Amino acid sequence: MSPLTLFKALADDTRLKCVLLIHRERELCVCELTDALQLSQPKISRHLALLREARLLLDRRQGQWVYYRLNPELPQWATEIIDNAHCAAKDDLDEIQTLRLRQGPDLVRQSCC
Amino acid sequence: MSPLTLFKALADDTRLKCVLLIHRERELCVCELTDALQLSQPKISRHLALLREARLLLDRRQGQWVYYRLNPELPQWATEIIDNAHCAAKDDLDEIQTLRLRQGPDLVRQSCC
DNA sequence: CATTGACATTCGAATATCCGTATATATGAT
DNA sequence: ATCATATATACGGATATTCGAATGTCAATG
Repeated sequence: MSPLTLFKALADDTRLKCVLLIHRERELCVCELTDALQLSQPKISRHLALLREARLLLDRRQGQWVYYRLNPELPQWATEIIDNAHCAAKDDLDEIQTLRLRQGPDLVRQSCC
Repeated sequence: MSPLTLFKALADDTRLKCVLLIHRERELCVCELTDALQLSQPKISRHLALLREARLLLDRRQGQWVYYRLNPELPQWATEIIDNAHCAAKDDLDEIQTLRLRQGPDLVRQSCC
């Protein structure tokens, strides 16, 4: 994982929002992301596949659902870059969350920004 | 300046190296970058124009040379992202610098990583 | 085992990005 | 003025990225 690889992975609106929402909620399945972002399922799925192949996300199947989470083995500099982006995009994420996810406070959301 | 804008600006090998070298040396002109990276002048110039239009870099003409530096008014999260990338890419940058720039230690290079 | 729902993948088209080449501009020196 | 050097831009072509639509896969249920 090089900085260039990370920046390319995050240089798309859909992928960036997926990563930041997953970071905030710790784990989300594909249908939660399609609901939250109001995008088609194949579009979300394609971008998640790209993030998985870049080793930014890990997936876990549970029944019919596939949950995605940040790869906990990311180098520290990568995690910090995601944290920084998360703080900078806080307002956008709050809005998405208020509209579509409707969940309570979360560890990540509390601890930074 | 949004995270997405920053990530798009840094999602290219040439642009990323330009930004990180400029960050490290505080200021570089176009011909120093073409020498250091061994790339054509129009290629470097085009990418620098893009970074300037994204307000990531500022330029300053001195005689026939145009010097580029990081925009000091970048938000803190953006500066921190660049710092993190700089640390992660330290070895690459050292190699470029040893081969082509041959300058002494610099404040930025000393202070982080 | 047929069906349903969640997710993944494929395909072709549209679009965006990147690059080499050629050319334009600006500065300084003669 | 002319020329040389440094830099910027314009133009086309090549390549990469993104997308919608259609289809395939997998797990649960009846």
